[in-house]
Amino acid sequence: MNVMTGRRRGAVRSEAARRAILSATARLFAQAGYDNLAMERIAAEAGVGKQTIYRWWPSKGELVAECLLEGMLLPQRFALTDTGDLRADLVDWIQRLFDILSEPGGEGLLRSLIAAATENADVGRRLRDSLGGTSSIAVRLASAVASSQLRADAPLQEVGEALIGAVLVRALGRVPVAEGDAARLVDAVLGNSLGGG
Amino acid sequence: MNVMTGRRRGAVRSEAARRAILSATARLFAQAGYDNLAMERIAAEAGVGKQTIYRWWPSKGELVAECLLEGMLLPQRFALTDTGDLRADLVDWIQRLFDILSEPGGEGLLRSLIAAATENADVGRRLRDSLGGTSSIAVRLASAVASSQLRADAPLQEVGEALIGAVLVRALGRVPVAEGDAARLVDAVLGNSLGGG
Amino acid sequence: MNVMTGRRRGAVRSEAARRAILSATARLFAQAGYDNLAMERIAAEAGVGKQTIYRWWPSKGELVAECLLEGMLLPQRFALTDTGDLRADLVDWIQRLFDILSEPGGEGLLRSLIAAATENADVGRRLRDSLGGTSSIAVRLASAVASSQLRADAPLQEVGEALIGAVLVRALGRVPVAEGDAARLVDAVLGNSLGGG
Amino acid sequence: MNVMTGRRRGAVRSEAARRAILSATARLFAQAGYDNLAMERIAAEAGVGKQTIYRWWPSKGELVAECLLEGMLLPQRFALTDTGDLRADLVDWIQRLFDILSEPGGEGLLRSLIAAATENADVGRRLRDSLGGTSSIAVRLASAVASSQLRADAPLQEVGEALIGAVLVRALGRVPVAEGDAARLVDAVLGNSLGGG
DNA sequence: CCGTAAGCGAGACGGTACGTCCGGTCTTCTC
DNA sequence: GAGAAGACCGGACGTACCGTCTCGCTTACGG
Repeated sequence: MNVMTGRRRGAVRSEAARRAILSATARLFAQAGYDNLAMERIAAEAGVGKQTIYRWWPSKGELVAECLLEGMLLPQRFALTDTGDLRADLVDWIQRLFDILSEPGGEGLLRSLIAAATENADVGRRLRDSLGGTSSIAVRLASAVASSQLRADAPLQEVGEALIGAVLVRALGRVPVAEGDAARLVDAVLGNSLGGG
Repeated sequence: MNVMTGRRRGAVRSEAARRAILSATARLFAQAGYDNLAMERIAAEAGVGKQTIYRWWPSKGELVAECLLEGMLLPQRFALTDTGDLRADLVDWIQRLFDILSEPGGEGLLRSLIAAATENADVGRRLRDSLGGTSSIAVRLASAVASSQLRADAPLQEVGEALIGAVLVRALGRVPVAEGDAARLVDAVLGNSLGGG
Repeated sequence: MNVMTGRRRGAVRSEAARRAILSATARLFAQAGYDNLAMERIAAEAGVGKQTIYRWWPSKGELVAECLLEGMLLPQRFALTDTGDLRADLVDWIQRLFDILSEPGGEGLLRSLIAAATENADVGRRLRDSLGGTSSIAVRLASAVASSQLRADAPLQEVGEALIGAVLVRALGRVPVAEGDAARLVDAVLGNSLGGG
Repeated sequence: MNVMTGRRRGAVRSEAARRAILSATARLFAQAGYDNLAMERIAAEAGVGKQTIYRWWPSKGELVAECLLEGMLLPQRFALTDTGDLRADLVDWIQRLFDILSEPGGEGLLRSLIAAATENADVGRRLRDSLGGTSSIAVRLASAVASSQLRADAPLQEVGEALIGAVLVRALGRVPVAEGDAARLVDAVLGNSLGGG
């Protein structure tokens, strides 16, 4: 019956161009970082007219955001596992983030993402979600509540933000990561820090 | 006898120019943000030759770092007080940071500082120190340890990083701040989150 | 029986589209001049796909040439009359050309036509013919020969070219037209300039 | 005493850059013609930043005008000689112009100059003056008046414009030049065309 | 108190990238 | 198969800044 067709005319968006642009963006982002990423170079690298980029993405930020969403900028190893032991799972996850900081170029990668996030709200949100899998961390903490490893009224969102935030602060402050830092951070936040008083 | 003088010759650095440059930088930073801050505009605004800037600061980052250090970019209200009640002091401090996010333009200000930090290590370190009063937080936590509000082996650095980091994550993710968030965050990090088991 | 039909198949060329394109071209030409005339704008203004233009005209020049031929660019008042008095007829004709130069926008119009002529041979030829009514001037001069106002061996073509050329030079040189210039030009070319010796 | 110094500050204009730009312009103009002359290519060819061009010339037209003035676009062989025989001198001069039309690429050269003239008033005036040496033709005609080869009240300006104009019309109309055309044109304009009537 | 070495304002310079406009071609769908 | 729509690659536009380099001062030692 084709009700509500909304009929469009003219050629349809080229998927080939879209993929070429995104992968050129990812490639150049990894090489040069967000601030040195030039639209002109992306277009050249992708074999595409600049207009084809501007037609679909309003800014560099949006372009990077989409790359991030497609998992082209970060290794896909940040999912939180659920072994039943909350502390171990969190330490493992934070450790993987710290590992990136220690890799050559990894610190720059993370800082570049932060730079992108300052310009683009989507990247900002996605940085929060994508590193922790948004869901991923929320789900894991909820599961911990269920198994009463966490109190029912524990501020799940704040715990997640504090953990990720600590990683960002490390990246921005160029603080080298030492053995055991991940564990110390998780302990700090999960909080057996209070004394007996 | 002035041995070892090695005296320079020629005119001495102009303090007037230095102050004009820094205040032009601060003014334009507040107006336009870090990314839209142009050396050329700073020079024009300050009534100064570009060379005079480059003679004393190697880059935009250093210039902003010095502004930050001189307290020209952020309101100077981040010192941690010590009322004897650690939790109250921390909540008060975090609340003041959150207040900035809520002010009009305040979120942009903080994001601009983060952007500067991604480019310049000094800004990165100073952001960490300046928000937390550098030592300020470490001193306060140490005092808490002394009064045994905190365990002796509490990971002081990690607690500080987590708190500041959470604020940054909020700024990047454009998360609006709600009543009670500061308290929830502090509780999360000070960590009475663990359940009874 | 329609022998020799050779009938094409499919839709026939749309006369509506053709007219819309030509009149959009004429309208935009008058507004913006030849150099600022954009195929894309013509198509939009005419409510026509770009391909429809390119299917029938190989270039902007041809398009303008056809407009010129259809009399859509210039007022149709350049025919040479034949009152029996050659000098009077020529002065009248040149005066009408000079009048265009004096009208607001008229100088730009003529210069735009010249610009088109530099790019497109058809326009060049047509400009020569259209201003001089092609044949119009040749016919008039021939008539003058017949009535022995002109010698039999007078170089008719050269006289025509010199008259039209003088108008073009005026347009290109932005020389304001003064009272009596038309007469002086005709006299110069018809040539009672030689002295007594 | 140095009255009226008018003190300028900052580095002085680079003569090297100026010459590089002009000669690149002339080179590319000859190769590609006015319409295909790209500021970007001029800058590249001259080894100069685009801004350095735009700083001193507001448009392509002005740039070409200055080249023309410096004699970099046209062979410098258009001066009118004065052998005492006006007709012979004019025929010789027109013939040299026609020769350009006959050379390979010469027609394009002249048409390119006309195209430049439609965009830029200076070029227009200079085309009128430079081909005839403005002065050059006026001087020659005045000299003819003195030797009473021309009447005292002969319309000198109109004669000059008609001659040059005829050349332009030939260029625009792509009319091939034939033997004897120059003489015929000069005769037409000097005008022993009037019959006995 | 003169010479020389800086500092300073101004601003020209070679470059890179920006975001826009348009050229001419190709693709999709409708009439 | 013509036509409206519009995406595509590419090239040029004119502008904004970058960081470096003269200029013609002015300032402040040091011989």
